Amino acid sequence: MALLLRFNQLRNSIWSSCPARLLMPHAGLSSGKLLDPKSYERRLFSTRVQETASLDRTCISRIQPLEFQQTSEHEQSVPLLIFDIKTTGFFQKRNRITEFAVHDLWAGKNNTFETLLNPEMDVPKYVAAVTNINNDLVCRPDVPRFSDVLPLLLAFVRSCQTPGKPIIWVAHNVKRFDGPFLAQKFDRCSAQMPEDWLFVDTLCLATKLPKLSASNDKRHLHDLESLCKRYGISVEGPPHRAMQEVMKLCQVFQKMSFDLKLTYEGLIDEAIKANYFSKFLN
DNA sequence: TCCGTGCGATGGTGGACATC
DNA sequence: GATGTCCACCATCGCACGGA
Repeated sequence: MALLLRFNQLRNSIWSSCPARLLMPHAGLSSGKLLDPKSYERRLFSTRVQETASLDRTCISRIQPLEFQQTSEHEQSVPLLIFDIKTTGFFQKRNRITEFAVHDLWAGKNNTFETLLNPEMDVPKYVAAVTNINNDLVCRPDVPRFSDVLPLLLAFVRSCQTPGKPIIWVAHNVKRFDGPFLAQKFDRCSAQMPEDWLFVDTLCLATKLPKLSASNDKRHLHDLESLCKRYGISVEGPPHRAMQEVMKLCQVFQKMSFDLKLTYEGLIDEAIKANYFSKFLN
């Protein structure tokens, strides 16, 4: 019996590490190279303000990449897209996305995609109290729906992507919240998430951080606010809005990758493939 | 409000070692 | 060799957490 249990544990261990090995060649990453926080913003981008013809100028993101020149050092790098969504609630099937923000970590401060989204349903008051996104802001005909924005989002991601290399999306609690939500909305638009999209959950990374010796709190505080406190990060702007959370997460992710001595290999090890979220669709 | 996940506490199991 | 004790390891359970 004990032998059987140990076999099961060994098997689970092997399976859990298997995706990493499978993904490494796909990612085209060199193993063992540390993710140096100082190198995140070295890639050179030129950007322009993107005017949207059919969508309201106040809603859709202002900045789209036009063209970029990568330094030779990062010619082989894989884009790291930090993102966050705001929704009308917890339930993927019942609720809708009200705001989407994404920032390319390699690309410096300017390469962002940010938009409010018309959820086509009422925003509950208790959610509006948290997110500061209410019916007046998003339940308007001039605010685009997710299906309207999806082609722009895909174009933005393509512009960040190195041909033949995957995209790594990074978000807090992406495994349980953002990822399944996004998959659900793709499905609703009869679209499929590209298979070369990989997702890294900073909540999972946070659980691997060493505990602070000064902290007497026995609770497992891995929420974004606690991580910001831990690293002394403060970001200006309206609280609990998507882009503000993205900017916080950018800094937290860089600090965490340093603390965890995260390598590309380790990052890919943490990554979830897009088709993982398909189980949430049924 | 949901629900998967991680952690701490607890108890069971088996191996190593000491003693008779 | 038989028995008892200690320790490491593991499974299970319950609770807290995290997202809007």
